[in-house]
Amino acid sequence: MRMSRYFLPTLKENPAEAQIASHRLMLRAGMVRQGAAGIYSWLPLGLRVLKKIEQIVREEQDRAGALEVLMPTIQSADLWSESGRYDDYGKEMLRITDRHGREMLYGPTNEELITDIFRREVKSYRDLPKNLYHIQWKFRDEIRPRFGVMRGREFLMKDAYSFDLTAEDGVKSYNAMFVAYLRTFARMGLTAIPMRADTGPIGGDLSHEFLIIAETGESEVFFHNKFNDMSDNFKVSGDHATIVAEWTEPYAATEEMHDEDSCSVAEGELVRGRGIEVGHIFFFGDKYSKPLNAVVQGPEGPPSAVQMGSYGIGVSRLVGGIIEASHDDNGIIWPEAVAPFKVGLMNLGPKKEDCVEFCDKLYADLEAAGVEVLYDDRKDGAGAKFANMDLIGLPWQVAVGPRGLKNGVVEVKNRATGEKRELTPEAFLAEMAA
RNA sequence: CGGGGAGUAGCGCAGCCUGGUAGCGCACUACACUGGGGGUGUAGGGGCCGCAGGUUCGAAUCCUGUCUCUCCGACCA
Repeated sequence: MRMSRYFLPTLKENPAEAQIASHRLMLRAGMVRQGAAGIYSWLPLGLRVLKKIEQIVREEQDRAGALEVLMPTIQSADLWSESGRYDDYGKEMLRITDRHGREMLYGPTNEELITDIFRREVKSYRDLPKNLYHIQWKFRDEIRPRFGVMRGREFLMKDAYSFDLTAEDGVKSYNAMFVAYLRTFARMGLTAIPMRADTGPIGGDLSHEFLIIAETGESEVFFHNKFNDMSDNFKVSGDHATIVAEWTEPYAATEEMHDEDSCSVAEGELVRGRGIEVGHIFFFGDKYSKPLNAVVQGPEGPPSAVQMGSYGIGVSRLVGGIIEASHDDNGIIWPEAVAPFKVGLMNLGPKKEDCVEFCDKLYADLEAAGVEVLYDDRKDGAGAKFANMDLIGLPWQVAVGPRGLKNGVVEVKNRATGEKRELTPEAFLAEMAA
């Protein structure tokens, strides 16, 4: 993509309303713009990141055997009355009345709707297990939205729902999702630690939150330093139960769940940090299937309510979360897997014909090799280009100027490490295409 | 929802107390110079001073109401 044709409204100064790094950087890097409190428009650069994260989530859900569906954002209040949550959910739920006076709502979650879909169609244990998910916008009318997309009112969430005949099978489905989550966050270059969690309003008795570690995290967390190692050398093998056991064995707790007295981790091994919740999984048995009468015929005859779990990932929150975990004073540092572009190509001699030609060719070659590249072909000064490129945080920067051109080399910088090397364009191309 | 702060150009802000031609920096446009870390100069464009009402000869400024944004707390993917 040529920057001269792109829509990338970057800001030199910090917008007054943005307090934390990710919010500030997302506004400055031209990723999002606020519409109303906690509601954002996604501009091209931000949308690319959102889509990448969404796709990783999708691939890992598919790999785990979940099936993608798409449920609407607007739901009828009837179902929620049936489950009893229409009154319980309170003011967080955005309620809407249609022209006929029917009560509707903008879905904050989808347990009721998915259970309804399931119960209409599935009557036999032979059709189990099933796990259905979708990636859809949700709305929760937070009392106080803040931190940009990290706690917006409208947010993109992946939510999956598992259906099993027995609690034992239900736990298997839970474990499969647990492992899928580990893989998902690892692919995004995050250290995500599963922590035993309170089940809150969703209910149930088995639940884990996944938190990514970042200095600016919202809640204080305590965990065994083994996790750093497990995350750095991420590998999962064996059956799901074994993996889950492995990842739940070391101590890890959020502020609310942490108890100094019962915490047996040695002082030197306990890490005290801050975390951002990016995923939450629950196994809640028949909490919704019973009131909503989602039953299947069992092998022995009598029908029984299905055993369910639900599994959320905050997709839009992850965009902010990743930035919180990965940035410096100059801007964002994207992990390659979610970077909007892999390479940022800068023409430092935009008025020199040979330099333009050289850059145009390198750009075309990169594109032809399937490398995602953002090409700064504008007539700005070099300083502005460097600063802008650091701000938007593409993993690889390649500067082409008259200086290097004389020797037939380009200067390549790794955004994360700051390491700079001079390479021939051929060598650079080969490295990027690999 | 309780307690603070703020709405003036795309962004960051001054002006308000003490009413009288709406300003500054960045960004934007044109031209020239510059050209490896947000460069320099000259000349420009851009405002229902959040909205409504009131006081006044006259309101960005004073008064009343209202909407919005934001920070701290309780709640949440």
